[in-house]
Amino acid sequence: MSNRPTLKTIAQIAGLSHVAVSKALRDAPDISAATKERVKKIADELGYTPNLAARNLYLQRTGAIGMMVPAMGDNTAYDLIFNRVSMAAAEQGYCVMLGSSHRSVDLEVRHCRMMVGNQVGALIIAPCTSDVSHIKAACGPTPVIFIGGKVEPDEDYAMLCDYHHSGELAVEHLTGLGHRDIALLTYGPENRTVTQKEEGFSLAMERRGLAPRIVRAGHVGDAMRAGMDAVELLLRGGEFPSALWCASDYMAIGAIKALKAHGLSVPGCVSVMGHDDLYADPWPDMGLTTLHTPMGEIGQAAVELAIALIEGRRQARPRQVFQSTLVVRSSTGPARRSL
Amino acid sequence: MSNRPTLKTIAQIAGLSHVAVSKALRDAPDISAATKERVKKIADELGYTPNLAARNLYLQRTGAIGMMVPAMGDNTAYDLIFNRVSMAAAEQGYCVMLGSSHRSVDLEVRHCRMMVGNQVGALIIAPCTSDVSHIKAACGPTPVIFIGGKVEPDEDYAMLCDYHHSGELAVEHLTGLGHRDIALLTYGPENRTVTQKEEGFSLAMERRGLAPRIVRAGHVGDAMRAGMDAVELLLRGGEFPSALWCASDYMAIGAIKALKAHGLSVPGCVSVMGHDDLYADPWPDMGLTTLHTPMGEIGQAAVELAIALIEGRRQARPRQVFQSTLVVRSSTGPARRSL
DNA sequence: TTGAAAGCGGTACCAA
DNA sequence: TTGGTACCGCTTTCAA
Repeated sequence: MSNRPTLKTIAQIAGLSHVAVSKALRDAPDISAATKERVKKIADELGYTPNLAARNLYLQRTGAIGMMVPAMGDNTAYDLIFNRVSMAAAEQGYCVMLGSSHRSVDLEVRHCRMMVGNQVGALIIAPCTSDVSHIKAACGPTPVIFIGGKVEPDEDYAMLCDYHHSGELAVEHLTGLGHRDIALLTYGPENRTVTQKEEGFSLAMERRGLAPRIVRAGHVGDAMRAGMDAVELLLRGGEFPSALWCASDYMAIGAIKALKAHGLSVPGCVSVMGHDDLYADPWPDMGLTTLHTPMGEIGQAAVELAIALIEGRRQARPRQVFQSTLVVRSSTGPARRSL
Repeated sequence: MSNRPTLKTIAQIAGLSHVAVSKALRDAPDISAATKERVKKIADELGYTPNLAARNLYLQRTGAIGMMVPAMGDNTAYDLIFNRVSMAAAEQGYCVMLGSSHRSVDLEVRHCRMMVGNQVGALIIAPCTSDVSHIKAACGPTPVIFIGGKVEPDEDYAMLCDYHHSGELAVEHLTGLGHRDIALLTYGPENRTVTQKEEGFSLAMERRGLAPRIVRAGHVGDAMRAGMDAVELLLRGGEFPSALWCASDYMAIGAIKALKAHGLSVPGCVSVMGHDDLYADPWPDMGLTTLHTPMGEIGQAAVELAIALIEGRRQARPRQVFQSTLVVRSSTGPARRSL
């Protein structure tokens, strides 16, 4: 914040008022071409950049959108969402203030306050808890667009995934391969992503006259171990399903690992599906059949809503639900007649 | 940016001037305790938050640091760096404006301009090219702290890694296991991360009276394929080394994949090391011995320098070099007498 | 103890 | 075609 040139600096050099300079730089119709050129030349030489904070203060506008996530990377998809958010915001001339809450409610509140104080016009938040009252309290009138798996569908503004539909897709794919004994593997704690998957799965199975099996094991914080534990539970419990659908890719990796440790090949003996499609990139050989969640679209839609709210356009859709799509790779295959 | 309460709003309700309210809220010594309490109560009820943009405008300060990366996630470590940047900045009351340049010079410039216009006090940038003149031009007097592998070590402000040292560590570890025929696998394009690794490796080998072998194949953009290609090249070229050090973990994964495809076990037949330590988390089973790069420390140091520059403390270290540390897992083992 | 005035860097409105 | 004045929300200085 050093001695950056301002309108006044230019005005002194040009022998004009700062008002005339402001107009000249913005090509106002009531300034002579000669003056404009002279002013612009001086501005260029000085490397003048307008102070957007001052401009926005007067115009009662903002040039920034806030975003908060529990963490970047770390087996989340927020990095993918952010990339698109940054792109979409930049296209419309908005900066993005990003904060990582480190899964702490306290930090979440502090970041909200800071961003709101710094005049972000809207906040895109993936909360770290289902209870978001502290966020709303901290943000006051600044609109909050919720994203992520912990969000309840009755928020004013939210971009969500339809995990019921995921259940239908998973069952459709696996039964299409001839599987009839299919288990869904999930973990705690209970939240919308888990219960919707369970409900969607159960419904899809029952619609086909099949008995849904659901195994809940472990914790989302160590989804890979949860996958391993779930397989162990199934192995102890009688007949093993011919196909597994796991609540996340990371859990599916754990499940595959446990299966292989027991000499069960994938997909030869057991087919395995995941959810999210986060691991194709870092580990292309995994060949995990999964349900791709459209992270980019979610980010794009969130930004569009944010800017619509900021600029007062009311036709924006305040809530949108996104559906996953099937990505068939090599971890699922035809069901054998018998195991 | 709607009808948020301001000092004036409170002043009207309290029947005071906005100046008195300002003072009361900041616990100025010249306001009576009774008035302070009354004012604070009203502010609380209204959910008043100070407009930091206005405050900073007057105080000629800033509350934001900028950061720009080529992309979040996508096999980079910028997500890890960002998490620490966010934490360290928040601790000191600063927000972080983050932009993803999508590896485009044009977007890089646009983001710089936007952030500078929005009054970030300093920028932490991982540039997408070695030539950073466009960045400096766009940022003007705003200080830029460079991070990442493309940065030349003569920048005013930079947080870098010492890849020479990485070479020494890799050779030390592998020769300690009895390996004498060691190859370094790298890729294009040439930049500091690659050449320093090559130099450090060569020097460390020669110091031990060993002949360094370096294979360059493929491109950093598909490091996994580069690793596979490099192994193929080596297989065609006579005696296979007993150990490989790869320029990145991702390349090491490719190398291991190719080795296994040829029936060469790791570390039984060939030991393999990587660099960066990015994949322990998403894929713990990989068991890759690697060199851990202290991403968190880099982020922390960058923020500390940024804030020191913003607040005018000059004792901050403008350039720091960080060293990787060895992480032994299961992809390296004792050299056999003969292959 | 309180408040009026000035200023941060911009823009809008109106008079010259 | 210009420039003066007022204002955005806040803080500092100084006078009442």
